[in-house]
Amino acid sequence: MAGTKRKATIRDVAARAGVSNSAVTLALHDRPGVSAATRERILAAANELGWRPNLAAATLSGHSLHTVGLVIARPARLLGLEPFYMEFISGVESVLSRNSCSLLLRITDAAEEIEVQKQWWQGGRVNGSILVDLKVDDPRIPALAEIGLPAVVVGMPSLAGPFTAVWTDDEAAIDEAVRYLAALGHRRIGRVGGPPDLGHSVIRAAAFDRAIKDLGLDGRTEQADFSPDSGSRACRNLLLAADRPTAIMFDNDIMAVAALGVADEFGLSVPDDLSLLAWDDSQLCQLTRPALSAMSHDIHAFGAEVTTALFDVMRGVDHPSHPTQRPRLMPRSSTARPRG
Amino acid sequence: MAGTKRKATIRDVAARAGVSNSAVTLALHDRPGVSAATRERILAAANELGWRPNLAAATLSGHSLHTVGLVIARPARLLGLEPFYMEFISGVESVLSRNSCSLLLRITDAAEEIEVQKQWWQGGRVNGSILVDLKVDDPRIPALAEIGLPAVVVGMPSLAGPFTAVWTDDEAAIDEAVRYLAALGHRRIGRVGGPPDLGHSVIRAAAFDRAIKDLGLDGRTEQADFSPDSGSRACRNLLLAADRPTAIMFDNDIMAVAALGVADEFGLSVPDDLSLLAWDDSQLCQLTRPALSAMSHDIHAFGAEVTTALFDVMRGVDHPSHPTQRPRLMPRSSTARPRG
DNA sequence: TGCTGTCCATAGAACGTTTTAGTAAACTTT
DNA sequence: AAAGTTTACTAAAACGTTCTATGGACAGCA
Repeated sequence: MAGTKRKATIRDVAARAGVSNSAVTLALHDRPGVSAATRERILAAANELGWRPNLAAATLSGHSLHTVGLVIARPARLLGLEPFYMEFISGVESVLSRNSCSLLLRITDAAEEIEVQKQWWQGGRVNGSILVDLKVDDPRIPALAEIGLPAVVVGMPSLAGPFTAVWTDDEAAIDEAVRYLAALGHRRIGRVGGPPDLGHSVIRAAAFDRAIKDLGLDGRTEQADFSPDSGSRACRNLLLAADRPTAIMFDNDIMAVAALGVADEFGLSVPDDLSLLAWDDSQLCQLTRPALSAMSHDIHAFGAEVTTALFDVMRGVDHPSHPTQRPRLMPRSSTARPRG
Repeated sequence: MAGTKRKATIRDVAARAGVSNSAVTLALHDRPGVSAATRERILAAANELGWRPNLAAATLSGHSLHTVGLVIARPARLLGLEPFYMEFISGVESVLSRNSCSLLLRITDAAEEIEVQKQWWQGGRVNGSILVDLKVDDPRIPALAEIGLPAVVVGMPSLAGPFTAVWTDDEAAIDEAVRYLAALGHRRIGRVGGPPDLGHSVIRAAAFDRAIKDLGLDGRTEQADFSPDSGSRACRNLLLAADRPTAIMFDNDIMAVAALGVADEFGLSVPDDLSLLAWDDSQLCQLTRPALSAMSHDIHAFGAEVTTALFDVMRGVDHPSHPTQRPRLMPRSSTARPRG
């Protein structure tokens, strides 16, 4: 089964077309130096032999763009549940496909990412990488900047060091969310945040505190890790407080879904007794009853935008850091004026 | 930023250690032919220079196993929502990591998969591939068998042609599910199936019909495409029938979640008026209220098993087709005796 | 002393491309 | 018609590994 037939090489094609292999290269890449007739003949020969250029050889010799790397460091169990990555990846792929580029993926511990990226880049396997889940003072930044890896960072420029950054304006979005809940009449607002070592958790937390202060509200943040269990726990903690919040916002959608169950436990009706506001609006939010209001952003488009930026970086074209479309409030049935 | 510093090569390492590059290769791969002292010296030199072997060069010359390919052809929108793939991929990765292998991923139309796989294999980019979402008379099978691609098929051997297949025993699982619902007292059982061109949809449909017939029940299947919308529609169709079913089983979990909403629409209480049984038991099933009973299987482990098989195939070791652990009933709160 | 075998190490070919430098012929220009 | 320019094409040198010979050194044995 495996590799029984020898694969055709450029020399086979050249022989069949009666030219040198240089001519084949020229014809293949549509470069001047071969007559139209010869080109025709070469392409026909390549087709008949089913020849595809060996990318390892091409990489070794030339400078082709063919692969982009992505390392995801989250617990396996969570990955399946969280729609974010798959949507992000599908956005990345939409741009890669257009450029006949492939995605090299690795799911592993955060500790290993630097080594993996080094092997990939220094081993010539990728032309660039997308860095996600930036931490505060992320060790990847200096390590990967030093080896000259072309990369784009998903996250605020303040986290990205010398790399180009593409980010969602979480600050503005958090601000909008808090103002919305305040406008509905909520005075005590809870927040269930993501892991505190993640850069955007820190940024969102700060933005939340600022908005709460600006509006003279009562705010409280509980930390969680994006998993439904941790989200439920955090939500319970908030609801157990003497003066429980009348609205809670979450750092992803899974935790908000889990919170619907917690509200049920506590005998609280959503949205009358408790408003819930999710983040990362996937279709999941529309499947629940009540449907979850969310801060919505187009993750697919985000992935595509990041990848477009990466192509510029890989080509050596200057591409300044820039924010993507900011998350927008998508009110559904889980937020309302507080009762009474 | 990009590629400013020349990367170290094996020759640099050899020079620094005062040996030939052959010696470096030997030392790197822990092969006999260099003394312990020299090996030490070589590895130290490699470390100091931060050298990583160039994989393109290694591929071109040697026979290293380094990359496995996976093409997913499903609409982007659905991919995010469906936990299956991400869990499957994380299982695949768990085995790949152990073998320092990476995953080359492409999300694209079904029509393009053959071309992508050909480019990957004949271009020397992958050592083998995992084929998923097998169709009846899938054109990929003959096309990829012909070029000698080492591959493992996720699906019944009847769909896999000459390839090694690893599959979940859907027939037995469907049978168990139907018997379970029958034992609870259900006589009219509905089923919402996946896309009819998918191989396992056909197999499950046949198994369902057989089980229904064996038990002398009344069964009806509606076709859907795994999306929540299509699942809801199919579910409504079933419920609109004169003699509506008292239990409905689904081909994935998303559609079952969506069905909870439909039951609500119809004013039916789950599980008293209507029992729902999901498939592909992700954590999602535990987040809903009521929690969804499901035919559960460990997708992560499944991905790992498929990948283990692929490694055998890539190494030329005979690996017979075999079923993986079959889905098991996980009763929760969405199934019960029918009322009355 | 010669012979055989083991161990350490190296030179050099091979892998399949792309690129560089170059040549021969055909076509301009003066 | 000589000199220059363009066009069509090729030979050979990279690229950075791994693999196959091969060779020397040293030990054990007759």
